[in-house]
Amino acid sequence: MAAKGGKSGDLREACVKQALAIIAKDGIDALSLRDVARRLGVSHQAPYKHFPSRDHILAEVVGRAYAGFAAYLEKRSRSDDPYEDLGLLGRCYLDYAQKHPLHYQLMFGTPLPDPAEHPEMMDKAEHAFATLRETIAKLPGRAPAASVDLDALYAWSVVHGLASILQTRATQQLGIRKATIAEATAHTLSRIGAALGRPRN
Amino acid sequence: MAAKGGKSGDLREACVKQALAIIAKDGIDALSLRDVARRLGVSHQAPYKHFPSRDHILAEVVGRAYAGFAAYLEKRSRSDDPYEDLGLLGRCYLDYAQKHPLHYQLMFGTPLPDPAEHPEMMDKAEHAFATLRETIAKLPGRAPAASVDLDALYAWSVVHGLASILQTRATQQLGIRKATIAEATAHTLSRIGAALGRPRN
DNA sequence: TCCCTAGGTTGACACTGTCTACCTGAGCCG
DNA sequence: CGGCTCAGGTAGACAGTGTCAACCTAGGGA
Repeated sequence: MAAKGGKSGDLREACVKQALAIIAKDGIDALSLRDVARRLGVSHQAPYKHFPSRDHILAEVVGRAYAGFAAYLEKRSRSDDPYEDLGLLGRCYLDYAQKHPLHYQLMFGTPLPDPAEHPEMMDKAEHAFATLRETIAKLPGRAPAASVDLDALYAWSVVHGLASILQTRATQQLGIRKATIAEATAHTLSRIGAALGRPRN
Repeated sequence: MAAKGGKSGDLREACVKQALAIIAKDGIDALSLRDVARRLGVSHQAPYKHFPSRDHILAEVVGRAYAGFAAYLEKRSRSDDPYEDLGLLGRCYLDYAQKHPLHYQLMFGTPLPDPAEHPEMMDKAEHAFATLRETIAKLPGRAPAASVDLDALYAWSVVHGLASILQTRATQQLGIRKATIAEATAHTLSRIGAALGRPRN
């Protein structure tokens, strides 16, 4: 008995969607394949026909988050000015994290399924860093590759750090005003530019 | 029957230590109070005499990580020069994350026990940010408090982002050389200084 | 038409967190 | 001194989970 209204591919897809819904509502810890099955009206073992283990379905969910993130970054605005281009990338990165907190958290949260056992999960995982690298390589004075890597690491640290921090309750608990939070993205991106030698107007 | 060789406080302490050992070895997901009890040679219910739930023992472990982190930062070297002072703080922060990856991950990993239900877990959670704030407030030209908060958020984003990234396998997968990683801390701290207007020698 | 396989169902098992009842020893009070 | 209370344990039960194993059915291909 296939899931309501379709072929087996539909059950697989329905499992992924349901897993995401459960995680969205109650967190990764609450993900239970039996719950998934129950919600889809199939036997508790049916999801295992498509995913050998709980980790596999989680890896699928995470892998899709990476892919969605990569696609989002690809669609960003661009500029011929390298500093502005970098700013637009940073902006896009943080926008994604803000608009899709769950997906962002899925990508960088712990514990994830072991990448060695789920290589396809990582297909698009490197995209953000690679994009940062390329964008930074275009900045003036970036000759050695190691220097590009160092600044790409720096930039990634900043945006990843801010994205992560903004997703926690920490900012509320630290007594940081909402107006300050609202300015944080622009301010932080400005600081990246300053750090990387953007000319002052 | 108290745990091997002592009063009940000893079982409580032993539970915390064992929980940390289990987490260190197999990750937070592997933490099981029955496993803790088994390893300590007590009945499976005994840990519940000291911790009402699994979340409570986890909150204790995390709270101790925060306290240890705060103590570590308090012991850092300091300087009269505000930029150098900031650099020393950043250095200390990243050193801690490097020397105590498990503890760092415990503090910032998801999902944590609900802070609202475990307020004592957060006793020292704000320390790092508060310290960053104070240190940045000493930099020249930091009059408005909101400006201090913005730059403290920026600096925190950088160090937290880098600490997090360096703890994942991501850097290996991204083809970043070890030599580059080794330089990342110094380079990133230098970039923070540049971003925050450190005079050039 | 027959066989194989994909994709389901069902039941079992071991493990977990938590609830409940019970026990013992120590300390305190009358 | 004896009785009571409580802290801190033991043991058993229950519900839920992930996973293993056996079985079934329908569709497709030879």
